Amino acid sequence: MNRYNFKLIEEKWQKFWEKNNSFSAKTDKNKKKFYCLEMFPYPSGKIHMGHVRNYTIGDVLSRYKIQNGFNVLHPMGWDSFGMPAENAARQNKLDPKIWTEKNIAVMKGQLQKLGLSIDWDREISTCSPEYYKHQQKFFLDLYDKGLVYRKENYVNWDPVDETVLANEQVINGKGWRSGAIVERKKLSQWFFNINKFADKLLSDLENLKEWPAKVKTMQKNWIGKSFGCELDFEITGNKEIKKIKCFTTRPDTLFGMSFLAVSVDHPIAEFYKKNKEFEKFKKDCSKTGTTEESIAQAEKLGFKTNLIAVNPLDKTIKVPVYFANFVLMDYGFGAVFGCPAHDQRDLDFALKYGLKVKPVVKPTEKNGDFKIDKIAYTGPGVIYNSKFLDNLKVPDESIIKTIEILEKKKIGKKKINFRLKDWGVSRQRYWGCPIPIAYNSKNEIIKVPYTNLPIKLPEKINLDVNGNPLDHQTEWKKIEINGELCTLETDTLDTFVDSSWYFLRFCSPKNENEGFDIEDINYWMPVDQYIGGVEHAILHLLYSRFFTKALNYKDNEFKITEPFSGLFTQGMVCHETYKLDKEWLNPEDVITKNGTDFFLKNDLKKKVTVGPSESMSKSKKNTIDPEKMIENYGADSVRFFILSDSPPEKDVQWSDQGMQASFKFVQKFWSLSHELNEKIKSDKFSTLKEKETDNKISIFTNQIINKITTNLENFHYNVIIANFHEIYNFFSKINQTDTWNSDNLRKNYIKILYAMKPVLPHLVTECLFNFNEKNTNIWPEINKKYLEEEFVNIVIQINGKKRNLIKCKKDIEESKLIEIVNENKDLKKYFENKEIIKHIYVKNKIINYIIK
RNA sequence: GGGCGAAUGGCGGAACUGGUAGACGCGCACGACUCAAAAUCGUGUUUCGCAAGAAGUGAGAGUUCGAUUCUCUCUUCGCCCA
Repeated sequence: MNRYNFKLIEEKWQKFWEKNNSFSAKTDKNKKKFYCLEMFPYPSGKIHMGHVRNYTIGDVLSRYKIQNGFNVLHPMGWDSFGMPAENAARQNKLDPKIWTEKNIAVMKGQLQKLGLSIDWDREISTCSPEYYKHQQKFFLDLYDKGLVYRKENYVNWDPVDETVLANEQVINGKGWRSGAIVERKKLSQWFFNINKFADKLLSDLENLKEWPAKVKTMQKNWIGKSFGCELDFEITGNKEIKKIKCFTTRPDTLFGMSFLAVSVDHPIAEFYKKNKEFEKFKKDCSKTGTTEESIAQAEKLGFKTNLIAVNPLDKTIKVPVYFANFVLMDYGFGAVFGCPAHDQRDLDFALKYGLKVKPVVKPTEKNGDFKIDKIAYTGPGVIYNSKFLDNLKVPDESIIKTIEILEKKKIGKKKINFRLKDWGVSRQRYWGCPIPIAYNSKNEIIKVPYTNLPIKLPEKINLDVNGNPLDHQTEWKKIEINGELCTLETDTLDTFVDSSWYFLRFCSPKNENEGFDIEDINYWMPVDQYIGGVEHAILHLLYSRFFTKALNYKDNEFKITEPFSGLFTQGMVCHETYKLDKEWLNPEDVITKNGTDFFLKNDLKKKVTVGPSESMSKSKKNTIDPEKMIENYGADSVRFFILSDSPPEKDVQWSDQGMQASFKFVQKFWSLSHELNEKIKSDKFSTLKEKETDNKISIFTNQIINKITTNLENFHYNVIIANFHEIYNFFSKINQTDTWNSDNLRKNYIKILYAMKPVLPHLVTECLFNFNEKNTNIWPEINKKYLEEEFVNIVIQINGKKRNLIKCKKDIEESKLIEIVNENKDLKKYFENKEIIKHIYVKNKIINYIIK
């Protein structure tokens, strides 16, 4: 048996591809382009199996497109700014830059060992000044377009670390690192006006035909367009407060109103700032985080004012005004009216403070009494108890009609509200892109001139300080602009900004003057296929869509409005978890004999508890190191396995047995190819005519290539692996006989090898090389003649049950088929003493007899 | 609580627009080779049944000559939002 030395051969072809610049992409308007992009990694230290899966999926697609004659752009880069570098640096007294660069070097080497078809000449890293100088320019451009602004906003504040926390860094109301109770604090922050495009971001989703519906729904919900109205409530109790403006999506429930709730940050709070009880209440409110979830879960609390609000539809209805912890200044106008009967939150509040609960919507089927107990009624029905609104159908006509009435009476106005908030991009961190803004002595905003860009991060600074390390860089902060001494902004940009345009940079990665060359963009963009984890379904993808639209805004040259025309979201890589005495164990330290009982490798007496399969994570120690797997089994085997067990969009379970099976496949496929090759070579004078066997080979070949092609087009990569097994099984049978024609076998087998190349590039390229095939970038043509079968199996059903299978010529006439059925001995017994009522014949598929 | 999706052998999963359910792999069983084991190869493997046969795609209904596929109700699980 000729053994396949994957180490030698994989290295050989990887070097070959590198030397020949096999994957370098050039703008060429005469060629059809294909831009294949996988989400670039954060350089955390080593690649993980999730990367392997992501990049293998993309690589298979890229190689398939290359073989189909496309001019393929398949680049790779590093999302290299961010917290982990800063934390690691602080812990180990390192420079984040050095830490990051070291990780990039390691991970690049690992990716290269996977044999990816990447154009490494286009490699970019977001933490390099060559990259972020363009980002600073974009920031200023967006500022000029009016899409960037500065305002005071509430943030999650960690009082111990003196730093701002992102929502996901707040765990159970406490800072993830310090454990201190997080407070809400007002800070001046930079914002991107993403709301300006809210409607466009929503409506353009419809044009994204090749996006998963799931992701589009998630974005739609996130943008949260709601249709409602704003209305003014007259206020009595304080001469200086005449009106409070509210936003509501349920104006039809106005007659059920029993209180008015305003945010503690509402302008009317001014009148209460000397009230100690109110100040205490406000402080309590600030202890709730800023996330919608934490607000929803918190107990509904209110502070009663002396104010009275008048219902604009019925001036006899007068209700108290409360400050409430569940009303946010960000939403609507920071004021809502409470209708307890039809809103759970309002009901909880009303029950707590003994407020009236008056139902105004009843389910259609209910007559007479309808009571609200502890659960608000939010379903459909009709309006009642509401004078002139009575009998309107909820929700179809009630909301629209009420708004019409309110508009006529000049009490309210129709209004569209979005849940989407403007994107706060300020981060009080060191390891990020500096914001190119300075402040003069009057604290006015001064743009840093282009000639001063990039504003580079200071290097080798002390990170072990409270708050933002950049604040402590007194020298660095000084900048002279137009002869005036200014102070630099010390906030850096959210790393989501870095990844909101990197796909543009890949089109012109070496352009020093501009972020990209418009010619390149017009050729390469949009990304034809973007591939990555579903965890980025909302933020990253929405921000990238926003950024693209922002560049397009007020710009005649930049014509792209959507960055990714195709999106594929792959599932996670999971593994069983192992525990011994509450300690997580590495899969490597665990051993099993029967697959059900697991023991500690070093001490076989100790039984290990097996937990459910979960996404691989360091904390649960259920990770498998890709590098070791490549070392042991080779890149092709690892690629083969990572695609084999589950559809790419679903989670996949890592299994050692599966990995070994993939390795075996590669080995045995190699020997089979080798043997066939030897036989073909020795039989070069064969003059045998094409016989049935040869015809069988041609039929199989064309059919399987047809299947592989469709499966590739539809991302059914796991089925392709099954197709590969079929190929092996078929040809290993062929290999057992010698009755075929060598030329025909060779012709077909080579076609199949080409079709297998995207998945197993090293193995197949070597096989093709041995078959003396030098042009390895073609996709086999399918001979349609062989797709159409001469014979078909027709299912014979009786009363819908399968009773027999008859093989006959394709397109057989109905009468002839009936004749065959009538003569069939096995079927006779079913027809004896029965009357045939009718039969249904579906050509080449089925005939169903209905008998009595 | 709301939205979306899923449910197929012991396991992962196939099945084109309603037309042979279980492709392919793992595991398991038996056999060959071997002193033996591993590796390898061969055969079998939805369930019940000796068999003929019957049942069978989460549960229940419906449409249909025919439903894993379409409709409704329910259960469980997953994801997102709250």
